[in-house]
This record gives sequence, C-alpha cells and structure tokens, in this order.
Amino acid sequence: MDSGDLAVFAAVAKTGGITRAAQALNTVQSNVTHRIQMLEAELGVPLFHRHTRGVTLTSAGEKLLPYAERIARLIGEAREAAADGPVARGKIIIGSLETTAALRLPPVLASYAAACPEVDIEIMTGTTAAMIEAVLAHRVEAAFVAGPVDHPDLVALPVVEEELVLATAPWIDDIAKLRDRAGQLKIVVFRAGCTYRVYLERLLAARGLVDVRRLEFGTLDGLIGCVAAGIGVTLLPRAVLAKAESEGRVALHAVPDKDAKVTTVLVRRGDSFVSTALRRFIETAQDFWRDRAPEQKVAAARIAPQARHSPRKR
Amino acid sequence: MDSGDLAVFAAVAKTGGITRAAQALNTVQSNVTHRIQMLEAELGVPLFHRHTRGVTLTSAGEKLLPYAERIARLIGEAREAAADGPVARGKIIIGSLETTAALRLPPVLASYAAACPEVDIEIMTGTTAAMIEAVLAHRVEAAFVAGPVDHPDLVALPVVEEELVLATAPWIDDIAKLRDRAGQLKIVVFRAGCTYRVYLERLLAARGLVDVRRLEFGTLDGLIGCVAAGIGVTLLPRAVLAKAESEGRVALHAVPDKDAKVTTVLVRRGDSFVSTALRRFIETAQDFWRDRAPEQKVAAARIAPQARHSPRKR
DNA sequence: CAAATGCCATCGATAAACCTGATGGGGAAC
DNA sequence: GTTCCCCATCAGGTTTATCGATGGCATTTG
Repeated sequence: MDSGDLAVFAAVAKTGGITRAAQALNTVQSNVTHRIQMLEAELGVPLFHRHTRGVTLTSAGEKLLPYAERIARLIGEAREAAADGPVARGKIIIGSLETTAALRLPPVLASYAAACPEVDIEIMTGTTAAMIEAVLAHRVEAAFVAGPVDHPDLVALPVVEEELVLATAPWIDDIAKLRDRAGQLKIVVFRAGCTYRVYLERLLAARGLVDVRRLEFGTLDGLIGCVAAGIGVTLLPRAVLAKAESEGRVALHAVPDKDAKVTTVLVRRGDSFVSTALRRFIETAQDFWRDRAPEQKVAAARIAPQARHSPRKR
Repeated sequence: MDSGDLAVFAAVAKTGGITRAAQALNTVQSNVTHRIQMLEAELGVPLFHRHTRGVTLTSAGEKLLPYAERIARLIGEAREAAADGPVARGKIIIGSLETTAALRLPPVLASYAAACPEVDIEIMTGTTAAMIEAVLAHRVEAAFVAGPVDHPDLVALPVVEEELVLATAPWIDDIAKLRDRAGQLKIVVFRAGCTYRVYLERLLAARGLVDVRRLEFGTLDGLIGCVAAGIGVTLLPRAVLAKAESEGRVALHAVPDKDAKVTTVLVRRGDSFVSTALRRFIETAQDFWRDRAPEQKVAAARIAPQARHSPRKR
C-alpha cells in the first residue's frame, strides 16, 4: 500500500465509480479496477460494495478514506515544503473580509508585490465564517477576518483594530431619532453571515429596535449609496466610511465602547506548512501596519519564527 | 513522489548513507541511489550532500524529512485501521428483533465481548422487515429476524426455535371467551411491521376475530403491562413471557402447532465479505446456543470457512 | 420485449518501472 | 601509495503498471 494506491482509492470513493475515477485520473478503468483489487487483497478487506450504478464504501473503506485524504494532502505539502526555497515564489491565496480588502489590503499588496515579484497572489473575499471555513478546508492559505477567533486548528494574529461606527443618512443627527422611523428602517449589510451584521443587530436591539428588515449588498459603494439615500443604516469600520462622510453623503455616529472595537486578525492553520511566500506576506502585512500606523495599539507580536522542520503539532 | 520514495529517503536520512540504507531496506545500493536521484529530479532540489563518509541532509532534505516520517506513520495507521486479520477487531453492527435482543442476546454479547475485546458492537433493533432491509442496504452486517427468510441475496442460519404463546389478562382462562369481548379487544404489538403481529392477526382471524384495534408499544414492559391490565392480547415467545406469567400478571395460552413455532434466524448478505469480527460473532452465537441449549433442535450448520483473500465474488 | 446504455471484471500484450550485480571514480585513513 | 569505504553509473533481467478490447450484468430506453 503506497500513496498512489490510496490516491486511486480516494478518487474512486469521491467519484462513486471506478469508471468515473479512471477518467478523473486520466487513465483507463481496468487500471483502477486492478489497483483497487490489489489494495483490497493486501488489506484482506473489501473496500467497496459493487453495484450496478457504481460503488460505495464498505465500513473498512470508510475507515480508510480519511487516511487517504490526509496522506494525499501531506504528500502535496511535502512537495511544496521541499521545493520551497529562501526566495518567495509560487502562488498564495489570501482570504479577506470585503471591508478589509477594500481598505487595508491595497497598500500591503503593493508592497508585497514589489518585494516578492515571483509570487502570484489571489484574493478571495467573504464573511468571517466563510473565510474560516476556507482556511480549514485549505482553500486559502490565510485570511483576514473579524476576531476573536478561537479554534484549535487555527492560529490568529491580530493585525489591526477597527473602530466601528454607525452610518446613517446625513440628515440624521441623533441616533435616538432612529426609533421614530423604526418601521421603515432597514439595516444594510454586505451579505448574510457578515460579522458586522451581528454587531449591528445587537446594537440596535439594545436600543429597542428589533426585527428590522435587512438589505444585502455585494458592493461597498452600493451599500453606502443606500445608506446615503436614507434607506437604512449600516455599521462599518470608520476608515471605510471616512471618505463618504467627508463628502457629506452619510453621517457617522459613535457607538458604545463595548460594541465599537473589533480586531481584524489574520488566521491560518496551525499545522500546515508555511511557504516562504506566505511567510513573507505575513511579515509584510505586519511590518506595514506596525510601521505606518504606529498610533494603533495593535498587539502585533511579530509572528514567532516557525519551527520549519517540525511543522506539525497537535 | 510517492510514499515509497519517501520511505527510501527517510532510510537514507536516518542511516546517513546510501549503502547503509540499502541494506536496511534489504535492497541494493544502486537502487537507493537511483530512487534518491529520481526524487531530487522531481523536486528540482538536491536532498543530500554527498561526501566520502556518506551523505547528510541539505536544507531541502531537512524540510522533507518530517513529512516523510509523518506519511510513513500515517500509512501504517491507515493499514491498521482498515485491515482485517486473524484477530477480530473493528466494529460490527448487528440487527435484532426487540424480543430477541431482550431475551437471547445479552448472554451472547457477554460471551462475545469477553472473547473479542477489540470489537465495538452496535445493536440495532427493529422489525423483521426493517432488519432485512438494513442487511440488504449494508447498514448492518447481520440480523436476527423471524424466519423463514427466503431471499436470493441473503443466507439465513437458524439459531433458535421459539414457541409463540398468546398472552392475555390473568382472568381469561379460555381463549374462546375472547370472542365475547371482541369489541373492546386490542392486539398489543411492538410496532407496525412486527412479524409476530402477522401471526397474531392470522390466528385471531381464524377464530372469527377480525378488525381488532392495534396498540403499539416500544418497550416490552409496557406491552406486558397493557396485556396484564386486560386492554388486549399479544403473541410473543414463551420465554419472553415466562417471568410475567410466574408473577401471575398474565395468562398464557398455547396456540395451534402450525402457528406456534417460529424460528429465529441470523441473516446476512450471501455475497458480502465476512470480517473476522463478524465470523467470530456468528460462531459465538452458534456455540452458545448449541452448547447451552442442546435440547433445541437447531439446524446449526457451522458457517463455512470463508476465502479471506479473495474478498469478492459475483 | 428488445436494444441500448452504463458499469465493472477479466485478459493478453506492451511499456514502464524496478531491482540486480558489476564496474569505476574519488576522497579519507593507514 | 595503497587500502578502504562510499557513491554514481551501466547493462541486464524481472516484476509491475498500463492499455485496449471483450464480456457479463442490470437498468433504462425505444
């Protein structure tokens, strides 16, 4: 039993058929059949139930599958780890909240792109929950999300603390007046699952505003436009709204301290290999925020030098 | 790069020499040299510094080594998790009628648990029909059901013959009197689909009692309590009712021979692999009943020895 | 009811990978 | 300088993997 056999096995399990697995593996069906049979003979256990529409895992197969997946992933990581050198190259995929991506990421990316020209960068945006899921599923190497994050498989580095402010139409000069219009009020959020939405609803509920309607937007500009038009209110980092406020499109209202601060953290898997490209990215991000925004009290403990040669720890 | 390559690599790293690794791996030096070279070529990085006293890891090699060790360990664990050997281990799921589970199974399970401590056992209860369906769908490995079972994909081993008796409230001394109370009479059964229910309805219908109401119970105690209270009658194996009768809670009435005997059989798929754990369970069950209840005429043909390493057959 | 489809097992031939044993070169120890 | 140990290379044979084709089986389609 070697990793090749397990890869074939996993492909069959995933596709639910030997024929389908064969074409997924760019080989022929007889080949897959043979390797599965060899594997079953070696283990002394059938791994699949054969039926006319394909195959399904036996209980032994179900026990084996997670190992096959872990081993496949480790093989990939091993290849990356060994091929990785002191100079950052390859590709990294970074997740981010939309607000962070719009506000904080561009200068970092510019700096990183200059420092590591051989790295392809891809940014995925989504909610905190979606990004954490993406990190856990290895779809992104790391992600900027709203903290705090407490998950045994993740490590989180605080990068910047945002002040959340309530944005309303410009003619609203007092939050208290919102209650008069509670019926028509909407909260305007990026999308379901957005962390800031939870903060906003809690904040409004504390003021007796419950059961307000939601309006979801996919773009920051559209969202601000909605607020400017008086359709609803939103809660976003002050820096995101600064420009709109200076243009007189929205009015900003401070919120109580306990609701006002949210720390953006960079999360990554604790047990995964950190490529040079990713390490350099994290360093760049931290350098950037620490050097150019020193007034912000960021608990920016430099990422601890990783034990590069014992990447795993449970 | 597969796990075999990594195993060779790890051996070289551990022994500090290609020649030494070769004899540790029971192979020839040229072989090890070649595979290391292939691995280095694939990764595009040298893994060892060669010098006259042997080899030492390069930095790339040092990064790769922990992965090689982890993967080797996982391969072993995977084999351990899935493989079936001469010693019973793993998990078996056994289906059973509720009556059989309550009456016949506990001593068998005690014996089996002592003999095969490394096996996790799960008992599912349900009606004959449900259990047969579960066996066919691979949800349980085998099941105790009411015979006879005649299905092309199933093999049934008779394990014990039960005498079914009619139980009524203790003041009923003659079944014939039941007809006088036909209006209020209920039949009390485990649940819809119970095999004994079919027997009971047939038996009552033969006496002109049709269209009686049903009362379904999930527990044996509740069911007997109902009968004791005169709410209805039930049909169950004599052994199940023996205690209640001795306490005077119910009266038992023999039923005609043709309806009285039901053979409990153990069914399993005929075409499925029989794990060591399951084989030992079947043996334990048969040994138990044969040895300790020799008076019972059980057609206890011992299960045929299986061909362990050709797990499939169509 | 027959033809067609989709799926898996099997087979023989070919190609690739692997293992083997022998040889040669190079540096360190004696 | 000689010996010893170690690694790289090479030609060979053997095992293993792969391929394409064929057939059986059960369901689906016409």
